[in-house]
Amino acid sequence: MQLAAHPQQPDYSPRQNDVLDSALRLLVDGGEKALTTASVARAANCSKESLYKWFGDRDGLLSAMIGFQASKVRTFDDTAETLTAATLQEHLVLFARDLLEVLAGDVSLALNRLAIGQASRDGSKLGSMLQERGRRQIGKRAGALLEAGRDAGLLVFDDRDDAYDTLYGLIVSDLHLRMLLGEDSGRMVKDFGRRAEKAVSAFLRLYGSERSSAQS
Amino acid sequence: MQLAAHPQQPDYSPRQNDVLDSALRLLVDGGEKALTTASVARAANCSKESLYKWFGDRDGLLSAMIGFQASKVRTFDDTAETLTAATLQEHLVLFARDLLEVLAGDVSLALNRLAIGQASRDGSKLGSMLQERGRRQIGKRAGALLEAGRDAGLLVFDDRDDAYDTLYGLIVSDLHLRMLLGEDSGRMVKDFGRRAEKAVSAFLRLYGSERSSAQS
DNA sequence: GGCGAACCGTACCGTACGGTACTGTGAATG
DNA sequence: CATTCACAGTACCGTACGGTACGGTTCGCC
Repeated sequence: MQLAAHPQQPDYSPRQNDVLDSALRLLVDGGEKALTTASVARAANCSKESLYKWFGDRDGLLSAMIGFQASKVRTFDDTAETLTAATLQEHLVLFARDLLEVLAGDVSLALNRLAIGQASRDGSKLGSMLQERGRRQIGKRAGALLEAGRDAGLLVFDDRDDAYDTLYGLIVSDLHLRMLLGEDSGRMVKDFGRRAEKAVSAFLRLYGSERSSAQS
Repeated sequence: MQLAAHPQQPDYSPRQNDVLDSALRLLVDGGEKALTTASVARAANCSKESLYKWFGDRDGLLSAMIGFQASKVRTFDDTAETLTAATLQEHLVLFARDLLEVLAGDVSLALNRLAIGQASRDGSKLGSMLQERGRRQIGKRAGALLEAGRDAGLLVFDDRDDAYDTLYGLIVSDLHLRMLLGEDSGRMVKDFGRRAEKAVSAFLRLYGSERSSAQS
């Protein structure tokens, strides 16, 4: 809550960023239980006292980790050219694959597990942070793409959020949850390409105009 | 894994079921942190020694809680009558609403949070249990419904699991994850009806035969 | 009545963690 | 050289938890 007023990341020093990196690593391959203040201090070669001076307390460290990671994931915008049916589909498939790969990432999974684990006790502060900086950010890219498609007469929808919700569901389904529950994600990564194509194909059948659905 | 050979729940005594009930309650409104052996013993009016005698250790208690809860959710089969386009849609919408309400349930959310929190350390034993007894069980109902729809010439699909995956994604999208992250679920429960109808409508547009899509 | 099994309540133990305080050290500043 | 600052390293404290041991009570059974 002490960082709520900050619109963007609180801009930690390079040293502190190193510490957050170590902490994320620790979290990724040890789970939350392994993320003790002592182990973070040891892994980052800093003192516990410094941790508390920089981040306040353990929860502050967790918040900082989420903010730090979110600041590293840049949502690049790629809607430059004018869209045709083919390029729209191409961009959608690209988006779908990117989305799946982000969700399947080690750090993303670990942070989502962390936030979900804390959701019952801290009033979902971490959860809303993750939601705000994670999905909503990547959703902007999809939203822009969808609206560009509509402006080009290739997509038909009233509510952009509804359309995005459908697209998201078609792409991800319960895959994210299954990975969060521990199902081996390595095995399914190779199918992301096919999965993305099928999802986009279904999405276009639902929201594509007649003009864009002129394919098998 | 020691329960993998057991087709159904290990059949605890009534007393032990009461204890598991208390433990679930405790977990629901306190999160995992509140689920200490001492607090379970206090809430259930039993001794810690009995807990350890009955369930082995804390992890055994957690496994027992999942198995117990799964044994209470009965997946009733409702494919009696012969399907028409209208009744198929009706059954699908019913399934969708049931699914959403199960996922939004207090106990379901708490157990999913618990299993996700443990996924990093215990080799996802709880996660696979939840997956096996939860989604796969409810998936049987949907699978039967889908195949009945195909047999009646109302649905067209090659792979049943693919079709179910699509249906699931259309219904749930990322709603489940958002609820797990702490987003207030009470606010969105009232929209389950509309959400179910829209998802089924989209699903029928994707997988329905010409005969079944003769509606606005 | 005597006996044993099951069990509650509680005290207890070892350990591990969050958080604090203290000492030492190296670098910058004057 | 003296002072100050930032920090590492470590020792320390209080607490809380998982797991165990034990005395006391109830209940069924011979």
